[in-house]
Amino acid sequence: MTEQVKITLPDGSQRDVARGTTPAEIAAAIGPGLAKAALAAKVDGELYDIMRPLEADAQLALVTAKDEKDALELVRHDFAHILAEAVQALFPGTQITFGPATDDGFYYDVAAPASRGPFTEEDLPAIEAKMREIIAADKPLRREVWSREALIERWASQGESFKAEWAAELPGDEDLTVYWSGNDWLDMCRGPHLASTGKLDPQAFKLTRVSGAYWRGDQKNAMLSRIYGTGWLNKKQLDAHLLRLEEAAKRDHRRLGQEMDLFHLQQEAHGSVFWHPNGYVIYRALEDYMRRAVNGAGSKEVKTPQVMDARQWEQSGHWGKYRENMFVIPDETPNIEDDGPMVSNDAQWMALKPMNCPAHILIFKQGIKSYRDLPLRLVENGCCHRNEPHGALHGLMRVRQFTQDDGHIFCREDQIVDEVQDFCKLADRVYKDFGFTYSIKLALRPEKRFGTEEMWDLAETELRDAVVRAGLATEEYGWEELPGEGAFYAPKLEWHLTDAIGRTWQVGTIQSDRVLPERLDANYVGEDGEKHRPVMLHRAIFGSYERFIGILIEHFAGKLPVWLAPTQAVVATIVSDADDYAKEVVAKLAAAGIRAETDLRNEKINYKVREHSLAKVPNLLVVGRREAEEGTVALRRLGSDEHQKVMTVDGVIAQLVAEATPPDLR
RNA sequence: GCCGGAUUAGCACAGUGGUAGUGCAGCGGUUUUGUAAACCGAAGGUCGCGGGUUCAAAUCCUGCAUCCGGCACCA
Repeated sequence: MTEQVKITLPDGSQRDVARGTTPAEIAAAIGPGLAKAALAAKVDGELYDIMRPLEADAQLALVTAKDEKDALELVRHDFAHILAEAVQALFPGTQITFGPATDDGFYYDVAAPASRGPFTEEDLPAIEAKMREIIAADKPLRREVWSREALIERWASQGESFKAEWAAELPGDEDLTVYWSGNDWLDMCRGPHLASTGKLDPQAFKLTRVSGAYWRGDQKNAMLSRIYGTGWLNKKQLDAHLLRLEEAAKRDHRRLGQEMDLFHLQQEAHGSVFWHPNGYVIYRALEDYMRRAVNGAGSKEVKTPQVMDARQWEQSGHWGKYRENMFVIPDETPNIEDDGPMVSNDAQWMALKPMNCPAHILIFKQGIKSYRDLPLRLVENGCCHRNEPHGALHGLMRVRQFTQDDGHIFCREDQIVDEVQDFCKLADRVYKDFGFTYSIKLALRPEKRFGTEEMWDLAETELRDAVVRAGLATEEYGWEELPGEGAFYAPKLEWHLTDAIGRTWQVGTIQSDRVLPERLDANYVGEDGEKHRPVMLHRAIFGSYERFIGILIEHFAGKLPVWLAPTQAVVATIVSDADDYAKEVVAKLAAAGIRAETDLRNEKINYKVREHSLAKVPNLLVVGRREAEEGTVALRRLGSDEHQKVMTVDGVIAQLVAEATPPDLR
């Protein structure tokens, strides 16, 4: 053990310093500016408190606000601690549990004192004020290492039962780190933290909401109060973030769905969509698009029953595994007139389909299938009903009745990789046609699963190989494997779309399933004349029409590409003298296949422009006396910054027809 | 399903124990208008549903339903 340690800085220079020197001291030695700016250190690539002594030779980099990702993480984590301290200061008896940084801020889960009930948003202003007090006091955060026993004892003596439980159950047998912060407030934490609360900008955070959250994320556990905040390095960043939230709210498909008259939802059919004429145009355009795409890929479209006998669901395993999400109906007329039982004791039950797969196997099983019939690719715009937990319902994104662009490929073992690879190519083309970038993830075997380890090894390898061969297992495609996230019967490849404001949505999937063909006894005759079990690939690209349309609305902020826009052009008159001409233009547009309407109302052109702009009509063709005389239109594109352009009717039609052509037909 | 909040005219919202209001839309009229809201007028409501307290309830209490924000679950 030497008393000197060798510290290597990012520029390659080296310094010999006494063991126990802190990164803060080294920063000070380099210069006062750096000393002030340094928030934390990276020691051999690991984030370190700036006050934590260096005990060995190391690569050292000082983290400043310029290292935004690390700096934000530190700041948010500090805000979380201060939040918890503030809550305990204001509401004695509150227990603390866990409080991490998030993508845009932080939260802390606390258990409110039994005497007062859960926290509400009304409590937030007081908590924020207290947090600012703690920040202003500018007290240092100090790291200490405690023995597990001492820490458990401390938590127990303070009545912190959640912390005590957690300290006892943290894996490993090492000592635990704690931090003192604020007004001698202790939390168990891996760190790192800033040197002092004064490093935080008291105007750079805002508490945003309160909600319930289960202790350790488990429904069986206590419900805690989760207090959310957003936290940044400075007020400018915070304001920019709040503005982004407002912009995101303007894209909300529920709001745009109403403004654009696309669909509605109502109490009497909650979780099921009423598609209005405008919205159903989008829906049908997508159906047509998908039919062309999958037919081109060698699939055959089928349609299967909405309701099947419960015995069928028993055999497929859904009755046992999925019944609580299924709508079950008696196969008799329920007695609703008398007080007696609604259904007879020996009632037969049926259920609305929550998935299409069993029905597709039943089609496969009709007649004898030869190895020559494989791969057999069945697709269906399959309308499914799932009785989702009520708290999960959300606009078009989570509904109880939805239509999947579902499909099942029945194939031999040796065909799997080719089929998956072809599917990757198909999905790639579809997502690019809609302007999405995406990432692909492989969800690996979950804890609870059917089948042998060998089967899972095989299934995971097949899917991985197919993506590698399709050239998509790269960083560009966000390739990632997710341990434990697969379905109980199969690993899943998942396609996650990234939308215009950076959010991700899981839509497409392909899964290789050997369980369901077994349960429903599907087989084909092989070259050897023997019966064999086909593998079943479950696959979808949109996922569901409902959710995909929701994503499209938000991605485009309602300004759908012309080929999807419900109304592609409105011909608006300035004076009633142009009415006949407007009708003529619309007739020509309609004849060319454009969804066009007239607006002959007795309103000023300003009014019409505003109204059709808000309705997100992509093309407004303005006609007055001049245009009627000259046989032209003044084309105004959606978005007021683009100037209008006077064009001939034929010119406009040619342009609109080009834009209204679906991307796969261009 | 769990925690919290909400539900008033087609839409957005005000109204906290004493005669239900505003703006926009819709309807009738005037205006013929050149690129994001012309003017005037008359209408429009079992205040989510049920029960209770009160002389009196949109308002207070209570049960239920739906919605919103999260949690858990998920296409």
